[in-house]
Amino acid sequence: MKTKSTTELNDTIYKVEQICKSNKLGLTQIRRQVFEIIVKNNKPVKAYEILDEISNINDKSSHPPTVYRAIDFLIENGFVHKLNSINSYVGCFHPKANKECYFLICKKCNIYQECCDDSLKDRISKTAVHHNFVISNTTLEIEGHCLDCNQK
Amino acid sequence: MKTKSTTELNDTIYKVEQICKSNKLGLTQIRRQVFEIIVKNNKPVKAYEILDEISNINDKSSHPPTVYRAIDFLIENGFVHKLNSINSYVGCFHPKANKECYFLICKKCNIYQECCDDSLKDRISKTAVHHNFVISNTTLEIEGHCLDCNQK
DNA sequence: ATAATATATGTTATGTTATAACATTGCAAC
DNA sequence: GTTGCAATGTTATAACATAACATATATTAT
Ligand SMILES: [Zn+2]
Ligand SMILES: [Zn+2]
Ligand SMILES: [Zn+2]
Ligand SMILES: [Zn+2]
Repeated sequence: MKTKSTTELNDTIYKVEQICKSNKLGLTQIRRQVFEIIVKNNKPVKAYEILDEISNINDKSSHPPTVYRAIDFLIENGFVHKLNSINSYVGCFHPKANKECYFLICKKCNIYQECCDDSLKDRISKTAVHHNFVISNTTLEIEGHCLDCNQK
Repeated sequence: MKTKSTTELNDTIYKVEQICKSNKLGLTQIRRQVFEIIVKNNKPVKAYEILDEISNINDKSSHPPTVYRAIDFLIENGFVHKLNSINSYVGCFHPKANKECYFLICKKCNIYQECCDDSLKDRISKTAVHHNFVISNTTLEIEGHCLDCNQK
């Protein structure tokens, strides 16, 4: 799993800014700060880690609701995902691409990757249909070891 | 999604007893109690709900570690699964069948169902291989509405 | 049987993750 | 300028989970 370049990270932030502008979504200072922290970390980040970073940046201690509200906004708009298996948050690298996002998470180096194959989505859809089930959201988190970590 | 019959629930408990016997796994009183609570609820159960029930059954208040240890034992041996998306625990209805278990969870009636299609497993494997990723465990939790709830 | 060992449980305290509830601020519309 | 609304600040607490150490119970070796 290759880690993302600074350019890719900045592009993602830029893309989200544009989406917010054209959709009149209030990307306020805190929301933007939280998003940048998540994206630039480039690994799954914990809410209280974000809280610490926010407190540092703004040179005064913030409180949990501040961070969780920003996260909620970012998730609602598809800019950030929560990884339920590790209670952490990651940036989406194709926001508004209208995909469900699935994840590979390396337990060793903590790098993650979105893996939103259509074939996977289709297979999940078929399973749901087969069970007469209407999907509202899907959590697919594949934990294991990436190539690099597996070779060591 | 049909809810399971008493017979099915009892069969599951019996099966686990047999597995424990033949594998010399200590299905102690508390572990058995916790397993029965999870299975007989027949819905995703929260750790602190289990704690309450255990306290009632044994007529004295128990503590979180008691329940979490029992849950750990049951998960390690494949008798119980954790649903990460809702911090809840469910019984496995094909213990030791050597499958990864995937789940459909109805947000309305809270019924769940295992849906461990091989085709789904294959599709996930292929995705992992494609990314040079070695899977250690997979979380697949599909939330939405079951047939009954969708028709209402 | 007794001691040594390992396994399981009890108990207290605390760590981690997340939300409720209500007050305050900033800004736009009327 | 006051009404309305969205966002943030603040305090407190709820919900979920584990660390650390003491005690009890079961196995096993002598
Ligand atoms: Zn995404
Ligand atoms: Zn790795
Ligand atoms: Zn199962
Ligand atoms: Zn339902």
